[in-house]
Amino acid sequence: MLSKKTKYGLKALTFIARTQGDEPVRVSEIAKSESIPPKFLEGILLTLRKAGILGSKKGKHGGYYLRQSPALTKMTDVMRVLEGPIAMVPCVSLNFYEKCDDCPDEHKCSVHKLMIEVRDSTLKVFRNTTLADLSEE
Amino acid sequence: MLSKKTKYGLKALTFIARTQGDEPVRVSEIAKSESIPPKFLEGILLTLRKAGILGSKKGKHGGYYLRQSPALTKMTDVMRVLEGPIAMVPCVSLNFYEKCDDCPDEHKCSVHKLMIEVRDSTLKVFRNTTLADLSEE
DNA sequence: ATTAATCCTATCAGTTTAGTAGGGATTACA
DNA sequence: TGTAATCCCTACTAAACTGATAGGATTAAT
Repeated sequence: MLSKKTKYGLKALTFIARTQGDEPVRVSEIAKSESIPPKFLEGILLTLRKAGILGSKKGKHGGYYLRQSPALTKMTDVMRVLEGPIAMVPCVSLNFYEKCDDCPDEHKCSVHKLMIEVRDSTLKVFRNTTLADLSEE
Repeated sequence: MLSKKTKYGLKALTFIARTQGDEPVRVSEIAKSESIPPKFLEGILLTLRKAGILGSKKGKHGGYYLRQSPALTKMTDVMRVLEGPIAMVPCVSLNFYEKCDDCPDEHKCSVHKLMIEVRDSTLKVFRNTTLADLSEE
């Protein structure tokens, strides 16, 4: 299941991409328009900023803005920040690899084989999708 | 993340497919060979039996066996029983559809569009994979 | 100064997950 | 007919995760 965090994060990014002008976009504005609990959203945008996907401006007239153009913001990056590993098991994760403790030999594991295929097919989607694609109306 | 339940379930099915002979396979045998907590596994095999994927024989010399040949046991079925919906959000689920409460119009939702693609690509993998594929050594 | 915004930490209730416990029912076989 | 082996079923629990809230610190424009 996709977490609310990720769902809200994607919606927020889409909103920012769509309404982006000279001024940064306020959390409260996004929250209201997308029906997201404001304080929860605050934390999500913070993570996106720390990950370098969003930039922010503090104080009055502050808010969030994209660091790169939507066409350059890949879903692989966004998803890894919000949802964590793309792979369904750590032993097939490219960026978060971990050995299973219950598997003597990874390459003989039936689950491993299947999950590599799932990972690759999901990865293909995320690699070929950018925030610009999401933001088309 | 793939749950332990699903992981153990897939391993158990693979084991049964590989060692299948005249006699049904005992839970304890699978548990030992695959390093799965026996009592936990018991429950998993029970769900697989209730879903019609496994059959069982009680009492001495009892155990579990496949209801269909491994080549006919599709991953779509197994995954839906063990892990639940294949889609990452209920609003794109084929078998477990549910409307989002925060989405006025599904077809304008950026997350929806992306998740349909992910669902389709994952589904393609699961539809093209059977237990026979997992069981090849 | 005042106001409006992000930033940061802590907290919390509810749910899910992984696993355990204990016995009931059924069957093979001596 | 008794006993051991096996599946069947329900209930329980600890730990982790999720979604969300609270409260204030910091920063910047006017």
